Amino acid sequence: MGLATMPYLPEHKSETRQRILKSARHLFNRKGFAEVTIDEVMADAGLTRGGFYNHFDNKEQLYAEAIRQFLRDSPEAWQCAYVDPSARGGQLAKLIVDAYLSKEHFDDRDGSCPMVGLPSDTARAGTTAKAAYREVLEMMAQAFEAGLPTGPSARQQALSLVALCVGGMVLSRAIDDQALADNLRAAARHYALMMSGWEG
Amino acid sequence: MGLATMPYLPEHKSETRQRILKSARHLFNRKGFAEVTIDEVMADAGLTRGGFYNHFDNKEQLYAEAIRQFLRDSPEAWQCAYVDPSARGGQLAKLIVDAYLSKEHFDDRDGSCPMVGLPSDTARAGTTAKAAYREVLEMMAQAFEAGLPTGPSARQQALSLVALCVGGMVLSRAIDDQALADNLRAAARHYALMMSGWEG
DNA sequence: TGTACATCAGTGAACGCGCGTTCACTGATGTAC
DNA sequence: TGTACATCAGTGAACGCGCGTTCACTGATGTAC
Repeated sequence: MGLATMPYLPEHKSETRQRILKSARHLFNRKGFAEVTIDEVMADAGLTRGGFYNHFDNKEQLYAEAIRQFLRDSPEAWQCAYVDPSARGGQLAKLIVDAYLSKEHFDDRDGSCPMVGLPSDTARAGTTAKAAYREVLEMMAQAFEAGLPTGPSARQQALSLVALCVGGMVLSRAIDDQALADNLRAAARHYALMMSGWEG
Repeated sequence: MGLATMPYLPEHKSETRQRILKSARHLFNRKGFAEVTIDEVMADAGLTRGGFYNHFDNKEQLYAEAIRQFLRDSPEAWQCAYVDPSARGGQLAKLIVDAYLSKEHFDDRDGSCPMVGLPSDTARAGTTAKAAYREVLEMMAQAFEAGLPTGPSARQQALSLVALCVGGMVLSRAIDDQALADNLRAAARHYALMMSGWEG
């Protein structure tokens, strides 16, 4: 008994798990919690329905972990921000604002930041999902804070910048008017940079 | 034939319809599109399942009309803003910021602004729902714009204020940390007022 | 004023379908010898 | 090196349940006389 035999290498299962999580993150982002089926997630990961419960307890848990996975498996600018926020200071923060409010991010329904794709879903979810959401928020706030002059208001300013960026993108996505959506993002970007003294 | 007999007064049906819409707006706001059942909405309105289709074609249509109903049946500050945005200028706009980011609005899961409760739901919904969402957004933007010094940037500034207010509230709702949620709203409020020159 | 009637808002049982979850099974894989 | 074996990741049929929608029916109501 014990570890007498071990038919699969230890990393095999965890690789499959990551694959499921990536599919889940993309599908949840695009379609929301309720509209995604486990069948769909597993098929997207190249597997079948039944195996899901070898990896996760239930759909709720999958959701929370999918949000958190964004921290590991995110676009490059984010990776940088997370790994070493103080390395490039204000310049990096400006890059994040630009990237966040860009057309590319707007169009990327699958891979976008989960704060944009899942805000109201998460507001109604359990504490695990909300904790994961908070971690993503904290990551972004800390990246901004590192790019601002040190001081008592730096944290507050960073939180406002997050609200402005996320709010601008979320609203852009929820309306049917392309021009207004573009204006919203441009306006949010302009005031975000101005507010931080990074641009006149 | 024709209007030979008319068993119910004309307003009877439309009053029932309004009652259904109010229940729908509250329930969608609290629970999201997919998590609300038609049975639930009808029961909340004091009716039974089957009668729903006397009033609406399907659930999608109910959703869009429920968002739009907010424009008719909204809290007082909003009513004012909509009815006569220029009447009180900057003071009214400041009141809206305060009300929007208040604890009361945060706690009111049923009656809150649909931009807060339904952003990601609407991003995935059809054009009718998105159009309704845009109307609410426009209403708020116009109220802000009327309170700002006239000029080419007034519109842009108003859009940023909407993004900041909605973003701050949406993020507050999606996290599990009460203190951080309060900080987010306070920060958004502070910078919204500052940005507009309404406060140092 | 009172009564028969036509209408249609509202009822509630039923239908179909899809989804989350379970479970007995399969078969690919690393280990022991 | 080769082979039997134990394990467990993955399979896919099945179960239960709930929800959107339909439909034949009911009964409250305003009108005509």
